Amino acid sequence: MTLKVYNSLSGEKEIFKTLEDKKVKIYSCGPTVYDYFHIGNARAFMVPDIIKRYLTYKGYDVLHVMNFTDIDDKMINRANEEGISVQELANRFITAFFEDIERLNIRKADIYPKATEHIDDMIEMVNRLVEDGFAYESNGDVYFRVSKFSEYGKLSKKNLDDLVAGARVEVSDKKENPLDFVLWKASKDGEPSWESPWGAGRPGWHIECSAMSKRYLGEEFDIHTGGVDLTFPHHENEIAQSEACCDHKVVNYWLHNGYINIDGEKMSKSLGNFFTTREILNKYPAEVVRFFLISNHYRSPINFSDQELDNSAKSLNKLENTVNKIDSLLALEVVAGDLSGAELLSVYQEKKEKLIEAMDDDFNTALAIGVLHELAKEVNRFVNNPTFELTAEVKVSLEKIKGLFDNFAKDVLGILVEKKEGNNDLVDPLISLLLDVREKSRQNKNYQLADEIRDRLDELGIEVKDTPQGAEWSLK
RNA sequence: GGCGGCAUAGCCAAGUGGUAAGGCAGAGGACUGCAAAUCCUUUAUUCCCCAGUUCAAAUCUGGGUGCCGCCUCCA
Repeated sequence: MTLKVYNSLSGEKEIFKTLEDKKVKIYSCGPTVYDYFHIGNARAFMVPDIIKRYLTYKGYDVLHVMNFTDIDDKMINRANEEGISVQELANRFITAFFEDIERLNIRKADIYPKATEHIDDMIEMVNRLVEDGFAYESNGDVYFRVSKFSEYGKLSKKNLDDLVAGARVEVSDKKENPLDFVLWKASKDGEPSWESPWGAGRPGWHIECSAMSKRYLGEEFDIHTGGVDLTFPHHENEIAQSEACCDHKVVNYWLHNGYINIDGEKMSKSLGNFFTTREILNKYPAEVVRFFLISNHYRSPINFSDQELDNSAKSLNKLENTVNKIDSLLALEVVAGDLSGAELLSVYQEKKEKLIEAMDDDFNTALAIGVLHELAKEVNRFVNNPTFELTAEVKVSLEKIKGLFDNFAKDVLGILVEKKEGNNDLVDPLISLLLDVREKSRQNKNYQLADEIRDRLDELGIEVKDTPQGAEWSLK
């Protein structure tokens, strides 16, 4: 059982090998904090979350860094529109960011460095590049000299001639070559700026990730994640800067997630056809949104629509029903009998192996969800059989299967959440009392009262199901 | 124009050489006081088209068609 990951750099699935034994260092491109993030961003945040959760399951120690871009043109423009400082703007949307990812059950990164707090690191890096001839100053700007870095284009599989032929690059008198990109830009009046060897200015976009990943993860680390659109130019430039600086490979595995499309078209802020994650979370339960985001392989594009979300809700609900059923059974006393737990035990073994195999194959969450459904189906078939009885042996097997749901549905995929947390010592006995009364009415064929109890509990958000083992209830 | 990716049932979707997972929707049946939940049967002789390699191809090769993305801020 070996983990394989698709590396954008090689274009192939590779066996995953860490630099340090059982330790993984991950850097992810985070948001520019000038607005609420959209559902496409949510996917980009979900990918490292899944990777971290699974690597943790496999026994790795994970160190995860995600940056906040809190200074760039968009930040400055938006702050001016709102009449607040860039920093106030950043603080507002960093707070919102944490609120939204928490609802999505995305676990926090270990470190969230801000660009504005690492200007010195960036200046130092740019300085080094200038000294080594990889960069040049021009009227207060500093540009990266692309022609000097012979491997430029290795990530996005482009060569310099093709790029020039495309030539939608901004032409500037300040640049030696249209493909050169800015590392440091001289500030205009009224813009936030920092002192540097080249005068007052602010960093270019790409340099922050090179500087901050180096600061927190070192000159070499395992995984770098981001959306496919960052492949070029952002990550290509990042490679150029970082590798020119330290003269060796910096990132071992580049992982890129696919887009979220709207009606088959890319969703983006510039096209205007986007939804903020916040809007969507106000319309759908967060676990449904999460389920939707991981119901395809992370590299495939996914199409966003109400129909897809409804589909996800139903698919997830099916798994929840089975887990609730198992919980109800585990709360009961065992009965004497000779029903063997062996069949369930072999189902447990088989599905566990399939789940690991799925996640080992480049984090195939879509396949893993399919396996969870297979598992649910086997359990349902078994416990709904007329000859079913909860023997001690059966209960032990069910506990193991519950553990599998806990490991994969709850911990690794994060799609099942505890819903009964609000209960206290009073609620359970009270509901049991009501259900006992209802059961007596049913035995007396007083179905009107029985149904009224069920309906009124339903209004309170408590769903009641009658089963051969008695009534079961769960919070909706 | 250059580069990259994708094409699997009504819909979503997994599957990279061994005879098509899973979910949703549909049809029929079982269980139930009624519900809910669940189960069973059924829905792709076939994976965009053509040719080739192979005992064997959805999977590999060549050609074609269609769609998408990147080359510009973007997850």
